[in-house]
Amino acid sequence: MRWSRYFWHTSKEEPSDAEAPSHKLLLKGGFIKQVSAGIYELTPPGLRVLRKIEGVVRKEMDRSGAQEVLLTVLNPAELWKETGRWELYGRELFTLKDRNGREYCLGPTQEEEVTDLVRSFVRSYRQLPVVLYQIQVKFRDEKRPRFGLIRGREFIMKDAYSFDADQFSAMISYESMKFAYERIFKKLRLKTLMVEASVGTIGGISSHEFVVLTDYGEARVAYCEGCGYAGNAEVVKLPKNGEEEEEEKPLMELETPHTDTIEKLSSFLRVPSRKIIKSVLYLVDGSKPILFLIRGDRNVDENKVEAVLGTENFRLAEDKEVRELLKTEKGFIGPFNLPPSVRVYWDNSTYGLKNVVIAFNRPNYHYVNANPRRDFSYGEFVDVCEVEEGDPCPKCGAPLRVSKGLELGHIFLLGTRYSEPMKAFYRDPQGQEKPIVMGCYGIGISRCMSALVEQYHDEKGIKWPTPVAPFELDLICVNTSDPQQREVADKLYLLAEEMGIETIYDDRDESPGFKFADADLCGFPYRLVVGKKVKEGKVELQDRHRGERQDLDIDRAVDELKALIEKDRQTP
RNA sequence: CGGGGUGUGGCUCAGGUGGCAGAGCGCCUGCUUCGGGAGCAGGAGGUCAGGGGUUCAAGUCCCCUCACCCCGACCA
Repeated sequence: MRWSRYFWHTSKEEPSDAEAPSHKLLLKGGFIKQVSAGIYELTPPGLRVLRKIEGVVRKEMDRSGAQEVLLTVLNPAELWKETGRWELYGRELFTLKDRNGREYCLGPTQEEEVTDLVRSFVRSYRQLPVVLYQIQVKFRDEKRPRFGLIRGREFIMKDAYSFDADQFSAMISYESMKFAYERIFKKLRLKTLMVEASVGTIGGISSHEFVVLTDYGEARVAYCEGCGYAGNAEVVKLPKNGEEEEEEKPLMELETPHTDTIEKLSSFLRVPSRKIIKSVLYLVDGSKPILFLIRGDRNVDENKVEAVLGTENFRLAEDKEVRELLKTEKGFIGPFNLPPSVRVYWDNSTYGLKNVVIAFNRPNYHYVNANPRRDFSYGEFVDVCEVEEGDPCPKCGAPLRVSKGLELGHIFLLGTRYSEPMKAFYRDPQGQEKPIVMGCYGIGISRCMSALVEQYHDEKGIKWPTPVAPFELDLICVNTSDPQQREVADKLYLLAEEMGIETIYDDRDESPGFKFADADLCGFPYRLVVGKKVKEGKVELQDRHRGERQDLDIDRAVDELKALIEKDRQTP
């Protein structure tokens, strides 16, 4: 491809609307163009990268036995009503009506559609298992789109769905998909972590996420450097500690004005926050009060709360509601003399504490040196504590590391969540009608593009790994008005193309610095510079990843380059 | 959803207290230049996000709307 005729336009200015490196560099490098919040167009080079990522994914999916389909973007509401998700999915669902008033959504994920497809053909266990996948545009009206392609409202996803006759068979499908994912990310050269993930309210059996560790992700990931355990923070179980060995001091009732936060209370009483029991009031379905007691230095993880309550329809009580329900003020809530309607849960972190500070629903007062059994009794224990760095690994007990992660892939053993309500049944060998056991498996293709830039860039620009680079080689003619350079560059270009090297030939009539800067920005793994040294029969090869340069004989340059690229395509 | 910020040429931005619409980059023309975002000269390019108001006069002051970016997801 000759750059002088290629629709690729980079910018010298830093894009003002971008924050994340990947967002900045993809915009500046002319790979994407924003249309609206969370909606981006891909330019020719941007699409080339995306297609390469798709190619890797497609190849591994096919190899795993999955079969590609193309479902529709526009989906009738009826299917979504069968599973109840028309309501459950909420405002994130893009919906519209046709001219006759029939309702549709733009697919955010397509369990309903694919289940409908399968149920219309599958009758017998003999037709199972089957795994279908597609690479398709998806729509989610995100509350807050951000960071370019990382969280978009329109994005490209690979979604796969497995259909098996029974649980055991479904687990085999699940495991084989897990291996396929590991191969995919390895081939994309993305350093991902496979973490245990939440099965959520859907009631699945198993779930794993593939995340890259980066500040520009929305997930919190805990991992153990000792034994290799890794989990999404919301699924990492935190156990009870042993009882503190401490002499029980006499209980006191102290006036504690203006201490409506743990921090204020801690400094007022000169007591560490871990010796305070915090009470957090939630309302389920907008009315049912649930009180969580947790150690003062820890926070409630609402994802864990969701698991405990079995619903996501809950929220913190407002100040006014605290007053009405508990006749006290925020900051002075405690487990004493509560109305019977209040359900109380003790987080594991509160177990075994001695001589704690705890409120008793009287504004501006706290108990000091309260002790379990003597002054209060525990109730039901749960784990709703947000995991923090240093918490014990659930497998080996070593201190955990916690990091922000970006979820690139998610695999999910669904069970019969969709097949049952949608009546996707088959006949087993005994002639019994049974629901198909399903799994679903996503990869954010466009998100991978951002993740690659996050992992491969420097101050100057992107450093695409060879398997996903828009072009493997950038052939630069330094001075296009020098006939000799021009002639050599033209020749090398044709030769490189001939040899099957994906080449962009920078034949633009621009200054050398301009072309070098673009080369760095756009991230080609290899660069061949045709400049002054042609007089000595040499051209210069530059490696973007290693930063190395070497002079090659003009006649042998493409051959040597070909060998390098060939090797680079293969590994690992 | 809540909070904050921004909106002026294609891009990045400047335009105290109201008084002729600006710069750099990019673009076009010409000449020069050619190994790290070149130089000189000339030129084109604007509904100052949109609407309403105050005023002799609004990019600037007031109100409303919209768009985009960022932060937080309410921790008692």
